Amino acid sequence: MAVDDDQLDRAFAALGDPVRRAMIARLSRGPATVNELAEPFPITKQAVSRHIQVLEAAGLISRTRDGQRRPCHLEPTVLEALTSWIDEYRLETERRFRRLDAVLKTVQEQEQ
Amino acid sequence: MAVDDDQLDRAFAALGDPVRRAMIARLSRGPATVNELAEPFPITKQAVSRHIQVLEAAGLISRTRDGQRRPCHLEPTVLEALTSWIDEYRLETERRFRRLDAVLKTVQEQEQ
DNA sequence: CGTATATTCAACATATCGGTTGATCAAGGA
DNA sequence: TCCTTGATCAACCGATATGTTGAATATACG
Repeated sequence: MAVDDDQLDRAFAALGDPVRRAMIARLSRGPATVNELAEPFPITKQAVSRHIQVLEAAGLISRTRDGQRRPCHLEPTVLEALTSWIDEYRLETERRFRRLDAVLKTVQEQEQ
Repeated sequence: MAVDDDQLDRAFAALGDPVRRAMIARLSRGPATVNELAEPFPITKQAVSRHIQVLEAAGLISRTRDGQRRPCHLEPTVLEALTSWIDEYRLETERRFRRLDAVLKTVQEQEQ
């Protein structure tokens, strides 16, 4: 809870990049370090490090310390806020469609 | 269905802008024209027109023709694909947390 | 201590984004 | 036909995003 508009901005924008979405997918199976997250991608570790900073600023992940490593952990709270935001408007739209269908059906019946 | 990776890119990125999210919120209550969508914002119609093009390219809205107007309609399909994507990883993470909690609980009990 | 490893910082190039203004196109109405 | 309205196109600008390379920092280990 307590996810403000700026955080929604950052979180949605963060997920609008395939590299970062792949990182989220990886982290859903457990924590991983920068090196581990970098492995599948043909980009430098520095670039991966910055992707991680973007995810962290968005509140999508958190980081701990383990010696010289800085493992990343996925934080489901903001993800939940995103689905809540989306569903609010998606469900309202679907309700509106159903009402419209009902109206059309009534009109058709009256025409017969 | 049939929402590919590029479309996820475009859809998430499209929602990473407060103006476009406000437009989605507005359209969940019914169709609206460019002028109607522009009304709440202190930006030019041209800028609004381009926001709409971004939403349309993302598959989040569609457009019809009504004389000289081009009303926008919210398309819930891609929104649903976004929540599906998010929930896949969010729920897996939450399951993992619950498993971890269970393990910790067992360890604590054994220590007593 | 000295070196290797994990990560980050800084500076830079390039591309995209979000806004502007001005011109253009398309449809309606006097 | 002429004028208005709704919307878009094109060119431009400043800010931000994403990548690079090279240097710096911090921890681990022999």
